[in-house]
Amino acid sequence: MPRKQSAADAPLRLDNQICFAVYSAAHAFNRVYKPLLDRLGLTYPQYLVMLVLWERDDVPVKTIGEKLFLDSGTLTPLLKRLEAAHLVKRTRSSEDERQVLIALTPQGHALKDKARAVPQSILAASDCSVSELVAMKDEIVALRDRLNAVIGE
Amino acid sequence: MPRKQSAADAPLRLDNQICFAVYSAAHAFNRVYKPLLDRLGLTYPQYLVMLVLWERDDVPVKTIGEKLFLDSGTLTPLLKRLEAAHLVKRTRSSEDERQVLIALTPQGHALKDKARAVPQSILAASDCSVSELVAMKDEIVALRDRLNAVIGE
DNA sequence: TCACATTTAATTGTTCGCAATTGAATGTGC
DNA sequence: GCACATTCAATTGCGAACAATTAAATGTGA
Repeated sequence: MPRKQSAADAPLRLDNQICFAVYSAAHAFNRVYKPLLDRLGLTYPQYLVMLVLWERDDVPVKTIGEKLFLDSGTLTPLLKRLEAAHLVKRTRSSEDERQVLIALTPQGHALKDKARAVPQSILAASDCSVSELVAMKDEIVALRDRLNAVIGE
Repeated sequence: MPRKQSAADAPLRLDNQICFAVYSAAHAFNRVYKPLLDRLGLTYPQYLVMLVLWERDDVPVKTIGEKLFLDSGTLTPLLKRLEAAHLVKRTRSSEDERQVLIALTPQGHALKDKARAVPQSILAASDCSVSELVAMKDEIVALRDRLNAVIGE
């Protein structure tokens, strides 16, 4: 005979939900990143876009979206703000007029050097060895990919 | 002499960032939850608030915020939407007029039964044993708590 | 008691995140 | 060559998320 808070409720308990763990960890990361990224004049999603562009430049919006799992509804205004900050340039492709290519400006390239300090600070804040973090990251990525596989039916 | 994409850039590479793993996993979870929660008429953050309330009712906004790491700027409008959906009632405390107490309505209580199907579906989607998920969850929570400790200086 | 700090929600403004729609460009089948 | 579907970015609308501010209630010290 179950009382309130019985074992049957365990799956609904907040502390038992991996999803909430991930959700709240993402916010915690965001709060740690905030003061670091303020110095670069970037928000966290903007920083992610810059990470993509620092790896490869002159790519359509679609490509950025595939890497970050974001769509044009998110990226279009974000990229316009990066353009207003003179970090990227948006130009419609001449080969395929449907595409908008995103290229770094000299300032956008230059920001990469300043950004190198960020991962170090995050590593320090996580108070964890690199190998532990890599192992966790690989597990989380594997989980994410299984979840994304379910979405595509 | 480093070329482009040298080893010095490794920390800035998107795929090496645990933070992006967490960020993208959170979004993947959200997308899996979406169709399940649509049946309950809830968004994911609203679902989290309901989880808190199903554990304990009649609590001030502050308490909910502490459990979910959210502030009143997020919760006040969210709770107003839950009230508009007749799932909670907001009443100012008579003992301390600064506080607004959040109580479940009968419909709010009743929704708990429908919600029991959700964690099962998520478990299936994650395609992972319970023990593996619990282990990951504990690691992620530990990381989150270390990050949050840094924020409080 | 009365000035003062603290606590608590609410509000405002900016930025994400996504669903749904629009509209232009491109590709395809017949 | 032409109707048709597909692709891609942009737009609109809604719901978070948070910083900063406001305002009311409460607690505290002299």
